[in-house]
Amino acid sequence: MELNELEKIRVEKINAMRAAGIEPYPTRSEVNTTIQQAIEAFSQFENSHPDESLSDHFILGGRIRSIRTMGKLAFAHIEDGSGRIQLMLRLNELGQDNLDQFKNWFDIGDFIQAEGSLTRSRTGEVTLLVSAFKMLAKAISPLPAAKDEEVDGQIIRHATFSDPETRFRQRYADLAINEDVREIFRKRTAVVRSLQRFMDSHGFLEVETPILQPIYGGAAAQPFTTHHNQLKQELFLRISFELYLKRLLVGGLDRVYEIGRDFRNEGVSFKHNPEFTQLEFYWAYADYLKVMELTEQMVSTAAQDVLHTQKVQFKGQEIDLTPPWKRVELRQGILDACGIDIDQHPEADTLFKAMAEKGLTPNPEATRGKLIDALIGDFLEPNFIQPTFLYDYPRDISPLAKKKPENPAVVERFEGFIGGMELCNSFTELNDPLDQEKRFQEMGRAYSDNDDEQHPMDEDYLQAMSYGMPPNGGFGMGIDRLVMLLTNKTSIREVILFPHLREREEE
RNA sequence: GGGCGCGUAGCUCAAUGGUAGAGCAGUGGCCUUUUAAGCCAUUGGUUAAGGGUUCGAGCCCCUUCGCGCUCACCA
Repeated sequence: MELNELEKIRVEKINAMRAAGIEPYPTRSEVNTTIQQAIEAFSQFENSHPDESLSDHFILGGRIRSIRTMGKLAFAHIEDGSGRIQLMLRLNELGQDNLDQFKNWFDIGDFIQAEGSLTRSRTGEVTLLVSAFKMLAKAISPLPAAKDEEVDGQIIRHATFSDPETRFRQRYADLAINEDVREIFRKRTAVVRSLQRFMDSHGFLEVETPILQPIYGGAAAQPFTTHHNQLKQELFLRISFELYLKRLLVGGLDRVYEIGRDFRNEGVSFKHNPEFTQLEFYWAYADYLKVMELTEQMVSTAAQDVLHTQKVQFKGQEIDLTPPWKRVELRQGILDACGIDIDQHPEADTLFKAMAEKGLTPNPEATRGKLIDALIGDFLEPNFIQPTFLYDYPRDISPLAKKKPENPAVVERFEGFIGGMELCNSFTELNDPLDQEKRFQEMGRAYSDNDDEQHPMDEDYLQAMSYGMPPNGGFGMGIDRLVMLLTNKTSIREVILFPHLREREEE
């Protein structure tokens, strides 16, 4: 560990403490109260005993966030997971030696415990008048300087720790300093809990399926590959949960869901991280229309639970999540947005020409479905700010979805968009094993010139379906993007504790 | 992967091609009710790394690394 000058000074303080017989990293602490509990206890006490101090045997612990010393008096704030409280250290209570020790050896960032009586300082702040204190863990690296001022409940930040690279590489420091960052992740957990409660209360069973898979599937994405040494077996990190969850429907678990990590070996962007969290559920005897209704309920309930409102601020716009959400039929939506009627172009080549005439430059190799997908991305997705279901997708980009009875070129599928982002994807699941086999074969042909995106045939999945799979509606949603929406963050890295960053070159 | 931008003290940022600076943090001093504490003094730099042009480079050029934005990719 290379020490800079500030850190060397801290190490000298550690040595001085040990020389004085004080252990800067004691094995045990005597902390018995959280800061929040202490403040609440004092508030109650005050009601019946105005202008008195409360000298219960409170021992508080926390990290020093600020120090203000004067000649014979020092103030500090300590912070634990529950809140922040001011300490007052006076010569009268502590004596010269103890006060000097605090001034000489204690720094911002150190963890300490302190006991004493609770009172109000002259400015009216609840304060622990310290009678004894102890170092719990000396910090060597100084926390980046950040100062918050609270004015009428508004936090004004005077110095900051804001460089995104350093914040993400040293997320621990980011969290330690920036309370609003901690709040993002408290909300993230609250969102997940809300989704779990919602699914549980609708009779869904939360399950866990393999992350290491011999055959990947359920999405069109490049997988990460790995290897089992003893079994000499190539394995893939899952790109979706879909095929395993639907096997469970075959097994008689009618309503299942999983919240977990997917891994996709693709580009990184403000809305893509190589590993991301997904909620998928499969619902026997339902179809995509029922899933739409459940989706509206689920997302608006999450907003209500976490933010206590269904109107959220995102990128300077108010988004109203209250059901029902707008529904746009894919063909009509594209027709309205750019005048191209995809039904007039059953093959890729004429659709390509129609797009070229509109001045677009689509990929000439793209299938019809991929061209339509490009139209969605260009004309529809960015404009779906308010929650919108786009439904009825072309068959060839949806190999696991069921055809519409009245139009076999179209499948019963929808995607949900909010804030100009795709949030979720759902379909009435294909449960015809012979049709499913055909679709796998078609996908194999469509991508045969591109090994990376080839969709492998999953024989065992077909075997499962051959035993009979109930009709069902399936659903997948990016939790990271939902958290972005509910915390008004425009980068996925802000809502992932340890987002993927390139490895730094060591010299 | 392409384009544009950025990288300077622990943090946030300055610095026409001409002695690398400020605020905060730190250190020393004064101060017994402060809270962005204040006042005085002071330490701290391989200017991301490497190379080049130049009498002289943080600044101009090249290469590399990282980050951001954007495009491409992403059922």
